[in-house]
Amino acid sequence: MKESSYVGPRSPENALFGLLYLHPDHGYQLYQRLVAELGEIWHLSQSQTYNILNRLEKQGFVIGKLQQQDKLPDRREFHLSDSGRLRFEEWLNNPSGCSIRAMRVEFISRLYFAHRIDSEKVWRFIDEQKLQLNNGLDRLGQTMADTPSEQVFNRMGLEFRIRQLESALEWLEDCRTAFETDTTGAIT
Amino acid sequence: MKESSYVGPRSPENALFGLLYLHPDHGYQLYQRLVAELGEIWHLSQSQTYNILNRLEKQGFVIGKLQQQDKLPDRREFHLSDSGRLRFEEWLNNPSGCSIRAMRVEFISRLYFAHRIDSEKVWRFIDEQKLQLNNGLDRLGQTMADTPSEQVFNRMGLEFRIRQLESALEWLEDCRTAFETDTTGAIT
DNA sequence: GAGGCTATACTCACTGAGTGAGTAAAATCC
DNA sequence: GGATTTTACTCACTCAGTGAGTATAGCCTC
Repeated sequence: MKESSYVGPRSPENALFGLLYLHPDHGYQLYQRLVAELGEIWHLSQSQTYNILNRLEKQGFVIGKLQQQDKLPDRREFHLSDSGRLRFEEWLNNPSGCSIRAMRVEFISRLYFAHRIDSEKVWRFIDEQKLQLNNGLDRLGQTMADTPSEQVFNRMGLEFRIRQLESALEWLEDCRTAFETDTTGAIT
Repeated sequence: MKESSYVGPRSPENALFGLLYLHPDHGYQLYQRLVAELGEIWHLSQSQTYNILNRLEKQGFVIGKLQQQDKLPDRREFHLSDSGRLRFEEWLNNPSGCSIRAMRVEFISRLYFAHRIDSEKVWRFIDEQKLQLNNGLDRLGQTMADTPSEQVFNRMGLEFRIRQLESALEWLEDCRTAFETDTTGAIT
C-alpha cells in the first residue's frame, strides 16, 4: 500500500464544495443545481457527481446522512466537514492558475461563489487574477525568448497561448466594469 | 466482462502516432523527440509516454520489437500497425474541435505533422479549422441567446468562450499569412 | 384502467489521464 | 575513483469521465 501523494488537477470537486458550502444537499438535487447555476462552465455528468461525492466522503471532506422518504427513494444529504470547508476556502481565496481553462472554469466559478458569499471579494479576485495572468505572460515571454527559432511549432504554441492570455486579460477588464455598473446600478 | 464502448478524449496518443508515423522509434527516444519538437504543446511525462505506448500495443495500434544492445539496456522499437496508421490519418485529416484546448494542442500538432508529411495540407487544415471555429461561434451565440439573463455566470462563461474563439480565429488568419510568407520567402 | 413515459435517487464497472517513485547498468565528468 | 548523468523502462497508484443499469412513484393518454 502506497502513501498516495497524488496531487492532480482536482478541479471539479470545488464546484461541489461550493454548492454544499452555500447549503447542504443530496446528490440528485446538487447535480440539478450545478447544471442550472454553472452548467455552461462545468460539464459534469450525473454519475460523475455521485462518484466525486462518494470519494469526498471517503476522504472525509463531506459527510452524508441518510434520509428516509415514505414514497420516493431514500437519499443522502451531504454537508461539508471542517476539512472540506477549509479546502473550499483555500481554493476560493487563492488565485486560479494562468491557463485559459483555469480562467474559464475555476476563476468564473470563484467569482460565482464570491458573489454569493461575500460580494466584496469579487474586486480582490479580479485584481489578483490580473496579476496572475500578467505573471504568466511574463513567464511565457521568457520561454519564448529561450526557444530557438527552429522550433517553429513550439513557438506557435507559445504565441497562441500568449494571445489567448492577452485576450483573457481584456475580458477581465471588461468583467470588472460589468460588475461595477452592476453594483452601482441596481438589483443584484 | 463489459464490451468497453468507452470513447474518451484520447488526445495524447495522436502525438505519439504522428511521431511514429514519421519514423519508428523506441520509447525513450520518442519521448525526447516529443519534448524537442512539441514540448510546449504536449506536456507528457516520460512514464505517461510509456504507459500510452504499452496501451496502444495491447490495442494493436503499434507493434514493438525488442532490440538487444551489448552495453546499453535493451529497448523496444515501435512502429504503427495498419490500424494505427489509419487512426492517425483519421485524426490528422479531420478538423479539430472548436475548443481553445483543441486549437492549442490538437490543431497545432496537426499543422506540425501536415508540414512534415505533405505541406500542401496546411492550407486546407487552416481553412477547415476556420469553418469549424465559425460553426462553434454560431452554436455558442445560439446557446447564449437561449440562456436567460438571470444565469449571470453561465452567460459569463459563454461570453468568455466566444471572446477566446474570436481571438483564436484572428490567430488563424495570422497563422495563414505567416505560412504564406514562409513558403514564398525561403528555406523551409 | 392499462400502457408508456418521465422524474426521483443512486450504483457500478469500466477506460484513460497523469503522477511519482523505483530499477539497473553504462557513460561521463571532476 | 567516486559521484553524477544518461539510457531504458516498470509499476502502482489516484482522479476524470463514460455509459449502462436499478427500482419505484407519479403522470398522461387512449
